[in-house]
Amino acid sequence: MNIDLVIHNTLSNKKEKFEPIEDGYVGMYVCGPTVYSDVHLGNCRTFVSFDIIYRYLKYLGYKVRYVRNITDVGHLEGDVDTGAEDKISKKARLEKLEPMEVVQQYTVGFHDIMRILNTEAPSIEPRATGHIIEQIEMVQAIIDNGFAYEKNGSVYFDTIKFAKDKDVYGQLSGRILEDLMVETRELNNQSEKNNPADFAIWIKADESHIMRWNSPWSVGFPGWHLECSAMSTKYLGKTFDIHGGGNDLKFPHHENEIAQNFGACGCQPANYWLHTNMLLMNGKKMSKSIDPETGVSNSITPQELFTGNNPNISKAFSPMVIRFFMLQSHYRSTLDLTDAALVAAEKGYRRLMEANKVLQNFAAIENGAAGDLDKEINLLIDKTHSEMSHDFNTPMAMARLFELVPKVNGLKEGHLSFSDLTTDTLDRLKQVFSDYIYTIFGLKDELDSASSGNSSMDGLMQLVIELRQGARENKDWPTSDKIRDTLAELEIQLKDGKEGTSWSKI
RNA sequence: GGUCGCGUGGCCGAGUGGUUAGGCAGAGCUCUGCAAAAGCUUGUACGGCGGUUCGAAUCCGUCCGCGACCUCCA
Repeated sequence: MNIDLVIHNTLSNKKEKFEPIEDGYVGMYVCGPTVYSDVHLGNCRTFVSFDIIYRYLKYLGYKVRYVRNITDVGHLEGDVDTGAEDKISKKARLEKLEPMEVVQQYTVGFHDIMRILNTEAPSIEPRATGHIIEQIEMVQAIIDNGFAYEKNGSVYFDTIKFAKDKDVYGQLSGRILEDLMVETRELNNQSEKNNPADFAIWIKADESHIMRWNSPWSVGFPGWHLECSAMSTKYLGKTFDIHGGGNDLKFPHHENEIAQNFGACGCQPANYWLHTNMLLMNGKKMSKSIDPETGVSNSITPQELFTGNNPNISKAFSPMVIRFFMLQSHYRSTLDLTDAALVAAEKGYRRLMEANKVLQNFAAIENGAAGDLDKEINLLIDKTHSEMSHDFNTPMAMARLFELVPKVNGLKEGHLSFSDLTTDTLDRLKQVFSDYIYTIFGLKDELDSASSGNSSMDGLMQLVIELRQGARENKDWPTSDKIRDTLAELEIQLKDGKEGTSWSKI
């Protein structure tokens, strides 16, 4: 495709033309979840956003190696200096499980949700515990290069020396080292770090710590930031194209990751850094604490969303409606999840999918004249592509599809004429809908109203519809309306159209 | 307190200084036995105050309000 892809790079805070290191190939690393509890809906937004990016890069013809890790060790709760505990270990201790049982349970749960949301699996999904050797080697390399020091079996990254040597620390997050030193000085003065801005890359394990490995420095475990540096380097090389993650990982996680890569390899790990914004709920960051006024917590899990079992929503919403909802905002903007917004998304989703069905069922046409309608449709299609290529602007691309919907319906209803279209344009229109809806946006036809997928149910409904039709032909309105109203109580809606009656579950 | 970002019509949400974002809701119409569903058409906007410009939702200043990060977080 002859379109320049423009990407907003957090590193420069500018939109830049995307140019891969190797023509035709893209290496992309995205920070995955820490599997110590059920996946949070906010995580889902990030992974759906990168799924769209992955899909679009492939659509543009790139061969993409997409690496997304699973963090199963090293992610601490609290501060290292004041007795922090590994999140996985803590969960294992509380539930009397092996740490790897915790990891397995939540990894499976995570994959289930990702599959339900129709995200494609990454090319490689490496785990931190599977790359302890690589992480130890990286620690050693950083020590050898003089950017880390050992204290009592733990190894710390020497942030001050690094900042003096290479002028990159703070570039990504916009942080100034002097400020960081001042801010954190009071918090931990009994630390064994040389400087409060230093961070642990290898941590000596105390007796209570169950996840531990041998290393040249101590029996211990790697620091959280290290796994991404080690695994991205292993699978994508010292410098690769795209590194992504949630906004809240910018600092300290990504900043420290860059420092580690420089420390070990002497170079910037990724040319383009992409950060997704937060998902809010009712205007606020999701939180599990209970609001004293309403008695309701401002949070929701994917499962609750799919079942409607949460006080913040009025009904269940299907996975594709959630995906559609996410597509309607840009990945770098916050997105506010409200019941009304989801209801709106559901209707919009249905309208788009219905129009697509109508479009794909159009029969082949005689080649018509390339008039105004033809031009208008081609212009909208061109815009769809160019806007999507402008920093993956899904809401704009989506808006163009919605502008094409009345054209499709107009052709179907007959007030627009196929004779104003060339066969090429109709084919192109079919192609762009199918490409965007299925291939790029990753939506599925889950609300297909014509059928329940259950043959006895379908047969039964066919019978009921025929009986009602008979009553209607006899102008027996009480019988006809009784059938309609009773079905409505059973949450089945009848839709009387020109070509007969169809039904769907409400 | 420090750093960064945001304030767009009833709601959600795009916007790359200059011609309609889009979705939902509302209104009108078509279809219908009546409805529903579906389709078509359509009104309402850029937090306040200054400034730059021929022209500002978009750039600058300022004030007000909100949020994120700085501690685990996607």
